[in-house]
Amino acid sequence: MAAKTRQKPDAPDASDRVGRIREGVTAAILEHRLLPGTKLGEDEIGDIYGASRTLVRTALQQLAHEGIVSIEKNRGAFVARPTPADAREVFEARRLIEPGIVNHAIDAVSPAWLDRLQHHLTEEREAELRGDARASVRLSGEFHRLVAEMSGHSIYLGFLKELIARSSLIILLYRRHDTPACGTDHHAEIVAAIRTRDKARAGALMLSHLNEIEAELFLKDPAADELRLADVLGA
Amino acid sequence: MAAKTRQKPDAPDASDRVGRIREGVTAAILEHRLLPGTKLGEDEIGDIYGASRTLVRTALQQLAHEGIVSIEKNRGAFVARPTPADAREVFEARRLIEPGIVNHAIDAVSPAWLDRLQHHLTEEREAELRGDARASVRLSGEFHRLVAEMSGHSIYLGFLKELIARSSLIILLYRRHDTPACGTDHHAEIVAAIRTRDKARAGALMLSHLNEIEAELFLKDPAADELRLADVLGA
DNA sequence: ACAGGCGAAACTTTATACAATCTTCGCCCG
DNA sequence: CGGGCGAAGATTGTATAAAGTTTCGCCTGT
Repeated sequence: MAAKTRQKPDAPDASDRVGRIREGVTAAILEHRLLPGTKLGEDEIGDIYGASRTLVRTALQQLAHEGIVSIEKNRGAFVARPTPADAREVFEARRLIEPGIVNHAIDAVSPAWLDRLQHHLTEEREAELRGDARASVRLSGEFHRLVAEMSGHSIYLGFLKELIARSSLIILLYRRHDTPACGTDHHAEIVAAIRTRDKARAGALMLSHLNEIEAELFLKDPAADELRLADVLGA
Repeated sequence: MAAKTRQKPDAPDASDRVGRIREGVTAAILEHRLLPGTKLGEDEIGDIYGASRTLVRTALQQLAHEGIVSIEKNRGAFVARPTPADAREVFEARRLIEPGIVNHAIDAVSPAWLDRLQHHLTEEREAELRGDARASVRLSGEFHRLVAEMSGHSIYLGFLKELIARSSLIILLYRRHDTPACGTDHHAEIVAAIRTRDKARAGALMLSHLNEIEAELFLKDPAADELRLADVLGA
């Protein structure tokens, strides 16, 4: 397969090799293919993408700014390992921001957007039926990103992309059960509220949705982090 | 003069040359010494800070991610020129986030923090009395950052630092009057509400404060941007 | 005189080479 | 046999050089 795309009129990362690396690593992290704490060597990634260390370094720095990669001086880049305190901050921020985003998304509602949302719900449901937990987690995050895109606010979208990416790591580290099956129905309810332009209901549903996700987590104290590390190494 | 040796609350002066460049350029932009649209040549900045282009480029990329510098491919880095649409987004985000931040700051209130706030109000008042508009704008932004620091939420702090920096550019581009004198009293009132731990009042005051700042702006349509460019070139 | 194109200079972008630092593994000593 | 010291290897941080692109001036042709 020819990996290099010569010219793509509608692709934002047409000749942006840094963007391709960033998106690739981000996707790997969001799909839980790269686990927290994993070393991200510059040569290693450079070989994979056929790029020089300069470009890899740029991409890793951007990811560090987004909070999903942590760079330690003279040690290298690693997939971030959010602490329970980080997790609480992330969900608190989401509880504050996302209801507001839904409100503005409702202002921009259109048949085309409702179609996109409905299509997304279908995808989520299919992944759920397949029992594909990896796709399910990814799609669950994409739903929230979709709502943010719908609002048309680039700042909200940027903030939320960062929060979603960190949430993905948090859920991987701290979820109690392996079944994140509760989310789909919530998403459908939120879409229904968006369709009827019921701002109050949509905001309330988003809030309770986030609360339930956080309630599924077990945010132990930071001192017990090694415990989870052993868990990951065993798997 | 000796602006670079000044110690900043969150500035790691431990041989972090990239951070020094970033903080220096950020300060220059926040103090309105660098105007929107100004070209930020890599050699130029590198000479100023005695650093190689590699480090300058890293700093500029971070600033671009924060939204106060825009990088155009094969053209270079420029001080960002927020559009009126950007301005509306920034203030909308601030109206959503900052009342929430104040609430959490009140949870963390302590005599030491109240001292810091009071000291800041004094500084603001002194700058105002001096008629030092440049310091006044800078201190006005720092007040909001101080509240975010007080909340202890690193995510909120990061978001707000970005929003404040962009607000500084927006105010420079779109303010109607040259007298931003209204802000100080609002800040004092907010501090008073924080002192009495009155969350509802503090949040409401913050909201109306932001509304008044935005009301001072004249957000014309993007087509008239050239007008302002001529303005800048004249000055 | 003016429009259009050619060319050089300056800048950004990318790659590579060098220096500094950390990690690791082996060896020696207690 | 265990622990600490030290050198080799590997990896990151930084600088410099090569390559590609844009821009601006200048020149020529009409």
